[in-house]
Amino acid sequence: MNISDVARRAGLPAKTIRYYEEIGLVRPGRSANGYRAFSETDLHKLNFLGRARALGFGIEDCRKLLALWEDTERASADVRRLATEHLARIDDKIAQLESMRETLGALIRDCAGDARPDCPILRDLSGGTGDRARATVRE
Amino acid sequence: MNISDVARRAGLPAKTIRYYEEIGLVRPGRSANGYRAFSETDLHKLNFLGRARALGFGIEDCRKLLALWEDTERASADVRRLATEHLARIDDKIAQLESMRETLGALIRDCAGDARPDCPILRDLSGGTGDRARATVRE
DNA sequence: GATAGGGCTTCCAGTTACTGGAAGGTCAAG
DNA sequence: CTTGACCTTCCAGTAACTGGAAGCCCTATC
Repeated sequence: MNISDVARRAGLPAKTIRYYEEIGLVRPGRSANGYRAFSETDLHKLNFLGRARALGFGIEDCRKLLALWEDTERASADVRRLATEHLARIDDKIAQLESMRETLGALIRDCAGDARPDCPILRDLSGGTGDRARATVRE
Repeated sequence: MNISDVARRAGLPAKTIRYYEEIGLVRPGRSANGYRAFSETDLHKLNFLGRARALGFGIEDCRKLLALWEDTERASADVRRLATEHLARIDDKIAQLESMRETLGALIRDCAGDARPDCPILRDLSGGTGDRARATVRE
């Protein structure tokens, strides 16, 4: 299979697949003309990567998951731990975003949104009145 | 004020403040010795930026908000629109993360997490059974 | 006056996970 | 033979910093 075939079948851009090769996540063979030659196993790996990435796993997590996936002796506890840690990160992000949403929603509700220059959003951001903003945290 | 003073009072790392100068968000003066000399207005701007960033506004949004903040003639509707768009982005991200959380949570619940090699998480990622993963979207 | 410490400066590189584009080789069809 | 689609590599850019090196400046102490 050439790269555009796997790209279509894995639902990933060709550029991304080349990148995955560059960082060692897949190692397709090469045809005589220099084109990458992908096996069914490569395709399967790319599908795996696509799914894991869609779940928000980072590249290094994907590398570990892929190694676990290829290791038939591994314990499911290893995978579970990776997944659980990742779930905790997701929960953190959700909590942060919800805090942002709450603050920003309150500011928007208080803002007339008309042609007058007085704006509670800017007033709050500039630190004049309350300290609603700043409740949130950086990632 | 030297940079470490504003850094402390604005709650931002000095590195970040230099970066904000580099991209034109603040323009502190310079002392004879070449040190940055920050005014109270600069400090106020940096506080503003810190709050807006904590709400998840991107740098370019911050630039616009800062311009609106300095423009006493602006309409509050302009600010409200920026904030509302940003709120929509936040809602999107939350929805995506919640979808991920749901899928990943279900996978973790099904996984024994013991020493046996059989693992439903990897089975799902490898595309064997259902198509639970892939429901989610990239940012 | 010399020195030590901390603070300040600039510049360069690295982070995440790609994405866009240029320059050029390859292949199948007409 | 030419056209067009496909493939290759390499370089640069994205967001928003962060870390580190090399070197100047200022103050205090001996």
